[in-house]
Amino acid sequence: MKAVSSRGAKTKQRLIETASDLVHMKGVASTSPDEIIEISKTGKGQFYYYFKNKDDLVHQVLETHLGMIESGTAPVRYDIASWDDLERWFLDQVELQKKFEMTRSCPFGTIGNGLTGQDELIRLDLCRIFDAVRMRIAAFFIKEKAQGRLAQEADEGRLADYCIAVAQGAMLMGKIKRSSQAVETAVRETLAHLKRFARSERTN
Amino acid sequence: MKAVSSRGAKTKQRLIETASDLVHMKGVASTSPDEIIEISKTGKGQFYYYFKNKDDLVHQVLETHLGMIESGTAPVRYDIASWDDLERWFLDQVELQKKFEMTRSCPFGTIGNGLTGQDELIRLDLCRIFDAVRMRIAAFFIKEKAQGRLAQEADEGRLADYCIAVAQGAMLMGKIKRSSQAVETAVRETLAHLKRFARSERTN
Amino acid sequence: MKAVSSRGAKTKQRLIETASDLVHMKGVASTSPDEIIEISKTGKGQFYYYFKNKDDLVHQVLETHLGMIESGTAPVRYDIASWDDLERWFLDQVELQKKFEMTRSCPFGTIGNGLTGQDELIRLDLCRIFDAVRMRIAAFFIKEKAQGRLAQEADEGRLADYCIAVAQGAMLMGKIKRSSQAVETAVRETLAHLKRFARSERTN
Amino acid sequence: MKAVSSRGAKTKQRLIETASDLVHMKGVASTSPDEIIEISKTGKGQFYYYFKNKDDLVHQVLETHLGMIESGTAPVRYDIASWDDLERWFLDQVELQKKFEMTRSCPFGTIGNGLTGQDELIRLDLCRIFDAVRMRIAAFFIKEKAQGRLAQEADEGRLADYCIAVAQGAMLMGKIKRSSQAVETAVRETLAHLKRFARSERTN
DNA sequence: TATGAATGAGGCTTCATTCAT
DNA sequence: AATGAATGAAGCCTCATTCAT
Repeated sequence: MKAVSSRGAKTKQRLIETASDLVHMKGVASTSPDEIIEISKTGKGQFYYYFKNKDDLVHQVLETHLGMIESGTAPVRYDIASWDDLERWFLDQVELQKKFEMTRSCPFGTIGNGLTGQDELIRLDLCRIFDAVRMRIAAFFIKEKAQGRLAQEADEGRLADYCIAVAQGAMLMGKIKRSSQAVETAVRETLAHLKRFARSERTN
Repeated sequence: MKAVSSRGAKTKQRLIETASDLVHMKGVASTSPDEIIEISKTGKGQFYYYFKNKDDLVHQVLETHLGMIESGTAPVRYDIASWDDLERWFLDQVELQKKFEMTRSCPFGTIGNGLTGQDELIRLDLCRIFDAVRMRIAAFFIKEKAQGRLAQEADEGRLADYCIAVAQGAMLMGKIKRSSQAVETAVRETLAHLKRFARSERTN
Repeated sequence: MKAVSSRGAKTKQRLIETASDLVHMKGVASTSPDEIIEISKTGKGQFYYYFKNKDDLVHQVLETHLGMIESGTAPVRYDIASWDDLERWFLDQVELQKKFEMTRSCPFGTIGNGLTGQDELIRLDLCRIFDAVRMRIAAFFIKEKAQGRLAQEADEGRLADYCIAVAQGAMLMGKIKRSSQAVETAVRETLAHLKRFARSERTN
Repeated sequence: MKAVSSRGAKTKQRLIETASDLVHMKGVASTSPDEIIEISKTGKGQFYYYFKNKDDLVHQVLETHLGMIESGTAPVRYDIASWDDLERWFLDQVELQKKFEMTRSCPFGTIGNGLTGQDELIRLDLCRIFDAVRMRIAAFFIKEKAQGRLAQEADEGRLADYCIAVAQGAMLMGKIKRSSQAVETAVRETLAHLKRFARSERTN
């Protein structure tokens, strides 16, 4: 029984992984169930056995991503406890992009950009993911401020939003230019800006 | 003579405008020639009379955009001569987004995000557009520095890249969240960062 | 299991048979997938489920023909063991033409004539078919010569080529003239020519 | 006035020549007015100014060919006064094929093979052309017989039909095999057959 | 759970033709 | 005699989904 369900789980996982990759590469609209099925070497019926439809698959892909973010198993490390960690969060994303030779942007940004207004549920999935990320970044700033290492006037939530926006924009530009140069530049400027709020530990 | 060419030009313009709008709304992949044809109330054959194929249409849409940027007739004002103009450049984009009730991102970012690697020409069109924008922003910084109103250590090109990345990322997040809040936040932080490089005019 | 595959096989067979007939009637270029689909009363998607594209269909039609030639189930009998059989081979083709009221030529010649240089694979399929036919005719001459019933100076392969050329040309002219007269004439002349090489059986 | 009409005639001639070439290369069905127009660098309207429709164009192409046959300006020489001329008639056709690297068959056979039953007029044009050829060949045999140089039992018309069929079939096979070998073989056999009817001049 | 056959709408493009100038 | 814009049907193919086993 367990064996049976795990065999099934494997098929489903295979579909999700393949879909995740294709969607990252080409966006939702340009990825067809047929292609996912073919590449993952799955029977056609399996797709609609595990997923209500294409949108449901994307939903589950995003759920999986969210799970990975929360469990710390994502390719980008979202646990930010220091300025170095924050820098690493930026750089992990650039690294990932480089691994794909700058042909892809962020999977979430890519999916988000393809939203057409007919896919409210997907949009909400993305919001949840970006909220999770935002929370992790903001939490770091909150902690820093609590410890007097961040200027009082810094708004932790705003700074987190700012970080995410820069990361998304930088990766998008990286894909368009097929170059990591502007990406790294933007990250550097952003870190410089953020560090202005940093205070050397309690000088009071 | 003029009348003849303007009759045709009108049809072509109608196609380009319709396509531009649909592509901005849904991305290239989700926009079909058939839809463009139907909405623009054009005979089917006209599409392929004016455009070699769908990609060529997108190419011509982008050429049109570039022309508008260069002639100053685009909905976003790209002529930046002051810090206020720079702020206005950011805000024009946010305003445009708001006009579409935060359901769209930047048209160029949207097209760029949908790139699949089979559309190198489109990518290059986008590069040209972003270069044009970058040049206009960088030119402002260069001028400021020349007049001693910008810190010597500021790298004008890098700052321009940074501006563009933030604008793109902010608009993308705006579309995903369907809210202009984080967008405006990111813009504010960015302007704050940039202004740190500003110097009060030399008093000699 | 068998049932499953035979259900699919039936659809595919229906498509191939319909296609084979239409292509024989009008040539490849004038036969559209849509027409094949409609006449065979098949769902649109099935065509491309069974065939990669139109060319692949033609390829499979030809494979089917080759199979029928090799298994002796073709409407023309290709097993030639006597002069009567050779005559019958010619006449079978004329008969087939007459059944279609002289509106069609040979299916292979028809497909061959429509070749445009973009369809090398189809051309090779045709070569294989004509080689198979050639071999069967040549084999007869070889056997005859081995038994001393054919002049030593007769070149069996050349004679086979000559037979095929005449058959093709005769059928083509039959279609153009919509008359079997010239066809039969050409066949008669050809047989007369060939029989000049025949020798009464060795009497030792 | 004369100048005007000859300018027009030039355009029409250009269309006919281009069409003739394309149709020879790819058959009627695969040749579109658009392509003819583009290659001949003619305005679209001109096509339907000079020709009622595509079929009419083909008709006029064939008329032109017939004219050339009758005036002796065709690339194949149809004036046959000797056995050598007859051989040359065969070989001219093979030469023409070779000039196209064995990628084309006879233009008339190609058009004839593409007949679909909706083009009776074209078929009749072809019949007239083949009749003209047949007459020229038959006339030679008649003359030979009249001069006692051809066996009395030879049927001149039948032999002409036989020649045409062989030529057509040989060229078709040449195109399919992309080789002139079988073509030349068939021609040789045919000439050998025909010469059997030849008599050394009046020996009685 | 798994397979692959079936469906029909739609996507991109070319075709043959006509029209306005 | 000439141009090029306009039209709509059709051609080839993919899509997302459902069904039967």
